[in-house]
Amino acid sequence: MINPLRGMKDLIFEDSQKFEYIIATASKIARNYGYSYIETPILEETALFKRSVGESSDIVGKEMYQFMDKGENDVCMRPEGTAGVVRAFISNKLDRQDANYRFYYYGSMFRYERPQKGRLRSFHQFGCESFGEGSVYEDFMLISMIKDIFDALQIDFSLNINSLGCSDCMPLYRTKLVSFLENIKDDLCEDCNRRIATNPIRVLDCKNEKCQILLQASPKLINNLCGSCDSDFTKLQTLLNEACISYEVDTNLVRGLDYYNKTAFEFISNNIGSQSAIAGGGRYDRLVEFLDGKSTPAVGFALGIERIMDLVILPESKREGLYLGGMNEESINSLLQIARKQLEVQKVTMEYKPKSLKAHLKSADKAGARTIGIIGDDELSNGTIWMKDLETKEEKTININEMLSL
RNA sequence: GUGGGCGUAGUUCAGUCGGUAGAGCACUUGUUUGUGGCACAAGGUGUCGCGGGUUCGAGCCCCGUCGCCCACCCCA
Repeated sequence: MINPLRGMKDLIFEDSQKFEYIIATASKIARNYGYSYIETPILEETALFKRSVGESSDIVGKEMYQFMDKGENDVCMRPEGTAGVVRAFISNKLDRQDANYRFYYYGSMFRYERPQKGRLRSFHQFGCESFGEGSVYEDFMLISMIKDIFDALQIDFSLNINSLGCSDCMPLYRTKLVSFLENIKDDLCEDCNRRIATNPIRVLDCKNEKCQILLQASPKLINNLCGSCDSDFTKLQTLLNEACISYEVDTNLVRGLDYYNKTAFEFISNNIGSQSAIAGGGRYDRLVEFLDGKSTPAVGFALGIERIMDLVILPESKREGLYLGGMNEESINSLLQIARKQLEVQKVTMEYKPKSLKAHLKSADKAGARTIGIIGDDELSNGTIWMKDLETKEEKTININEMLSL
């Protein structure tokens, strides 16, 4: 027997229903916010992710499904969605237009990780990317959208925000931080020491308790922001307060991908185990330029669908559609005609095997049908069909020709 | 990559001191003439994950292996 690969799952029955429900809900809200659907290839040049996600990240460093294709191209299954959308934005030369573009997407992402609860090798994200709008109002609207999505899905969350600064203030802060870290490096863990050289900002969210105690005295990014970053961050908090969206400032919140600047945020749930981030995102004003496009400000986020599936409760499904069955072989032809006609307006479940009325009622009930239509011996000779509403229990007998000519 | 836990029916699991397997749920079909959900009855040959070992005898003990889960890490 061939099983799915490690960390890969089939979405079926209740899971696939949840998936569709989440995508439908999120898509509708995204469209209301002015986003249009974009679909980009799952396979991209490896260089795309190395340059966008960043070589220092674990994602690029050790988690990519990377291989040479038959044309000797170095390719990679996308580990996240933003890079592909940004690439598409540039490939379609939208960076040359002085306009705003907003896209939403969803689909499979691939990371070669050790699977656990809320972490799969093949998983799904829903995301939005907004290009050309540098105002912090857009950051706020994005957060507002995510809140709307979780509210619509009736999911509890807490929100953490931070500012990562920009190309003016971040390098200065980084220098300050590195010199602080150099002084205490002997007491920091191995990982932290490695990161001082590769990505010092990441030292801040080290999970090691000893490190965290030492880091309490570290210079804080939000105290070292330049004028514009500082006022934007203050503005964002004001907007959130006014909208009654509760949040916490987490000065150690560092997005794992290298391309973020300024606003960074993370939506957390406490009810799904240790992989608690259900949405995350922020501003990435320099990424378009990194990927050879014309400098364009951008903000975006992604939701982890599987993690949300662990939280969402499906709305109760109601009886719907029509069940058709015959009590004799001769009635099947008429039933097929009725089925094809009715399929234009509703779901139809057709049973080909003649069965007793009782057996048909049972099957219709199990199929979740709202109405049942049966042709027995009497109906066959009269050219009629017996119909019953399984909820109201109303019954009637209808002429088949009339039904077909409607 | 590092830990820990667990692999028995479609599924959730039970299986005592080692004596070659059981329950609930689900599924199918019935319960006599054309009225569903309930109830009752019937329907199981499952490589007990796989391979070795100990033993007269292994689902149970030992070793190996594979897989799954959870946690670290990382991230959505």
